[in-house]
Amino acid sequence: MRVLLYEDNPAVRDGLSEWFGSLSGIELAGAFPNPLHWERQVATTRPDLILMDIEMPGLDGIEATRAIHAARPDLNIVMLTVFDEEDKIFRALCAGAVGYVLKNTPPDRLIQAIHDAFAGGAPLSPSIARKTVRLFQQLPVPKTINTKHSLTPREHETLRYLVEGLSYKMIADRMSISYETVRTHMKHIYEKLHVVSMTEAVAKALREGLV
Amino acid sequence: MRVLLYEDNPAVRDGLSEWFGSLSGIELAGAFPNPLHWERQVATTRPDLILMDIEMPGLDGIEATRAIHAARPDLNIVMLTVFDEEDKIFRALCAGAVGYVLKNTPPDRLIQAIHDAFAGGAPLSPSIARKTVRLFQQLPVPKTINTKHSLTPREHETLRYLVEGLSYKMIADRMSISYETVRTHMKHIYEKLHVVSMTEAVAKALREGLV
DNA sequence: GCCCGTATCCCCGAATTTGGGGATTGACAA
DNA sequence: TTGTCAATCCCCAAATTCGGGGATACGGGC
Repeated sequence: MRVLLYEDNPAVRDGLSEWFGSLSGIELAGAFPNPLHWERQVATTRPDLILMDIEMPGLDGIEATRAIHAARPDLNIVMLTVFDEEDKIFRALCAGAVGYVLKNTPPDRLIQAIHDAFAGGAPLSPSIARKTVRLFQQLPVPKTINTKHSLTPREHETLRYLVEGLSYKMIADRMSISYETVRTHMKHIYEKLHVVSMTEAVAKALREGLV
Repeated sequence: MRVLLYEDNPAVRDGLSEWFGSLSGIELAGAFPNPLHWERQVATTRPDLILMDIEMPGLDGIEATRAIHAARPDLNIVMLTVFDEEDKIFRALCAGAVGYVLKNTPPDRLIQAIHDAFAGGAPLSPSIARKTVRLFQQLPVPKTINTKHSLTPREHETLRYLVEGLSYKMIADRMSISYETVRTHMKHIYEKLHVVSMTEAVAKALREGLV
């Protein structure tokens, strides 16, 4: 398995390089201080997996991850960093990283993480995993049953079109019903959602995952 | 460490019960076919951790998790199930589960998972972990900088109030400017966001994390 | 049989939004 | 100094939304 390493600290980079050299099964395909020229470097080193630091001079590891993931979604990217902050974790995973490992991870765990990532897992340091899960709990809650508001199928459909930005008239067209019926549905939606305007309805729908 | 088990299949329940009995460090505090009376059961068994099946007659494991987590946020709940579906994973984690382990997990891994959960980690089976990370990538992308649309501070403020469901007039009040100025801001917002109605603007703002 | 919920349609009048103009001020940069 | 840009305000006319009525039809449940 070929690993490409981006890490600005020469000491860390050399340490990991040397250490990978002594391993069987993992081959260091390349090591660079920043991912500015990732395009060429990925092409020439042909890695199976990328270990990416976050703070590097030149190009931010998260932005680089976003770019690389967009171009090569098959490539596994694992963040290797000292930052244990929700914000960075969140952005890194959104950007396309499949794993997030802290630099204080013991060597054997790091190897495990690399193998995990390659095998289709998602290596996360324990504290990262817990924070990741916590993030979910803060998200707009997609309730199992939204019987709280219990929109009827047609009302639900109306709301979906509303969120798309359609006007009553356009929704009527799309649903092949009259403008007045759309109005009726909307009135009921407003009652059930406890809102009084389209904007409130859209905001509530999106935030509570009603659509 | 005291573990409370909810599992409707008697064979699985008995198997796990027996197996836990032979372990040191983990004590089975109780095992029930469904969490209908979780309140009393939690009070009497005083568990440190709950293993929760998903599909049980009587009360859905995810809904039970939501209720228990709301009442006892300190209690670690780990889903133990056969379902490897994004939808269930997502809902379970949002409901407050700290871990999600598949039933085909080897025994030693399951013990590891229980210890992980207790130690503040988040035990996720590899395929679950990957799906969890994937879920992030589908989320509304909180871009580092949203200079793409480059709303001015006042425009941005206007948009925030709009998302709150306020009308032009109310926004004018809130911002201590005239109705006409709100209109001007809105016109600019519409141009920059390429939308033509309040609903579209709200949807775009929420989905792209502009607010 | 009667009631209730869902879905469909209608009217009026008032409030709100939208598109298209134009104008002034102050700040900041070329 | 000139020009651009953000921020403020104004008018008109058309389109759209909203509140509060009312109406018919169909199906299921008690």
